[in-house]
Amino acid sequence: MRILVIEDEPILQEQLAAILIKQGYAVDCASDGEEGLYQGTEYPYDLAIIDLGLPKIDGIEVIKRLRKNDKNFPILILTARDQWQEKVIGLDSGADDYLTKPFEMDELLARVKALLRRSVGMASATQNFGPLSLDLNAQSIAVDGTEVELTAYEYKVMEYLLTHPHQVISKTVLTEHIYDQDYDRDSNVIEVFVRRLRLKIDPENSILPIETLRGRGYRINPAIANG
Amino acid sequence: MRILVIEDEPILQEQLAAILIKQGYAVDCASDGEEGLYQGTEYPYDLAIIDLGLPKIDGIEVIKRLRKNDKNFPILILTARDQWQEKVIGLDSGADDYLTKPFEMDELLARVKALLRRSVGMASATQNFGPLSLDLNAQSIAVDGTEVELTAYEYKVMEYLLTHPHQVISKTVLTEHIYDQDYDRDSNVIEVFVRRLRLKIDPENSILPIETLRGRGYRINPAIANG
DNA sequence: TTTAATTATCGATATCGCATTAACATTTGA
DNA sequence: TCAAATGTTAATGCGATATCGATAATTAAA
Repeated sequence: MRILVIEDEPILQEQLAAILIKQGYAVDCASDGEEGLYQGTEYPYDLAIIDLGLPKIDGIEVIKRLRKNDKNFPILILTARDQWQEKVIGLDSGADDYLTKPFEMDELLARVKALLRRSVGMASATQNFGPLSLDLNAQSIAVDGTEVELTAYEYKVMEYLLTHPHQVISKTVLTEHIYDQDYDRDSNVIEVFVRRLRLKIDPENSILPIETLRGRGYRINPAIANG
Repeated sequence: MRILVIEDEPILQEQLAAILIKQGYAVDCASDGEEGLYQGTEYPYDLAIIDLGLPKIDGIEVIKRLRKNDKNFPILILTARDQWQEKVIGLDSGADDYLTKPFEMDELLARVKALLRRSVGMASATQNFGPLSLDLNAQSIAVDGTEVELTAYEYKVMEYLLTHPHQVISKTVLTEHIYDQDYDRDSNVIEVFVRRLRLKIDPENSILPIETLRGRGYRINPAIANG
């Protein structure tokens, strides 16, 4: 984790850097808004700590410009105790949290941890299987980056297969996981869905995403199951 | 967006609820830790405001147990002025921000907005989605720079969809985040709002901002979801 | 090779979910 | 207090799609 500290008071800057490095973070420092903005734009940070009272370019302005440049890492701002409007302006400008000076270093660390934890938790999870990709949030499957339009049940079948690669899934198991209660056996619904999936995902029969293991069930083609 | 307020002082609870509802949030209230923990575990909130001094189960404990149950919504804690250690303990326990009583309601709202904005991964209060733009502060949606006049609930629906792009949102989930707990389900309100949104936002059917995924829910058109 | 079992395929149909509309109820603001 | 705006309910129709039944193709076993 790499953190940018923009703070003009040398002593505080030093303290911040020391305590963050001690915690295991990589830390870069800037002493004015101009320098900070440059570094923040140029390097990939996971978080920035920005004092609002800065020479050359004001902290608020630094935040605005960073956000305008699509820098989306969390920003923690430091403000003087007496001006609480600044905090609100800061938060509205794109900061994520603030601390009022003077503050305890313990508190700073707690805030930093909370912000990092939250930003990590936001990652979108798509898994790749050769030319296929599965996005559990979007509930979508794409082939070579293009989404395939699947119906609800088609998607359910494919999702279950893809989330259990390297496994042979019997039609019974598939049925049990796709329907709520006991569903009429003696039906060929699964075969029908598998067929439609094959047609939609791989009309040219070039990928062969779903293998049939006669008498045992279906499984994702091992050739693509590892990503 | 649905907010849980856990506050034992009736007057303050009332004030909080009133101001939040006026802002357009769906609000549930609890008057002690036990009740709050139950509700927080049972219903899908987007944020919780928790007073640390609570009967039955202490606020800190409520936070810890919510987090242990994988409840990841942001938590704003309220503490008495004199005990600032509590804030640090609270933040370490999984809270995301704090306010010291007494506080300005303006400041509370600013914090709530910032936390919600951050929790949905928005760096600033405004964001573009193709020709659409969402402004969380103004609570407005514009098409090609021109604001669309939406009613409160129409906006709520659209806001929730836009703040969760790349995700399929079922009608159940949508309902749960737009209404508080005493709302009669089993209705077609969502369909009606979606229809009105489509008419207002895209009368020419040229943008198709809201996709229907039959049997699954609605989703922002992936073509505009990335800005 | 023959046979039995399993799966693939395809078309038909019934069902379900959603869109749509308008009427009705409620809230809001003048 | 009334009118207008907004939220909610109910009814209808349509289209997508889940399901079924029948038959063809494939595979494994005898």
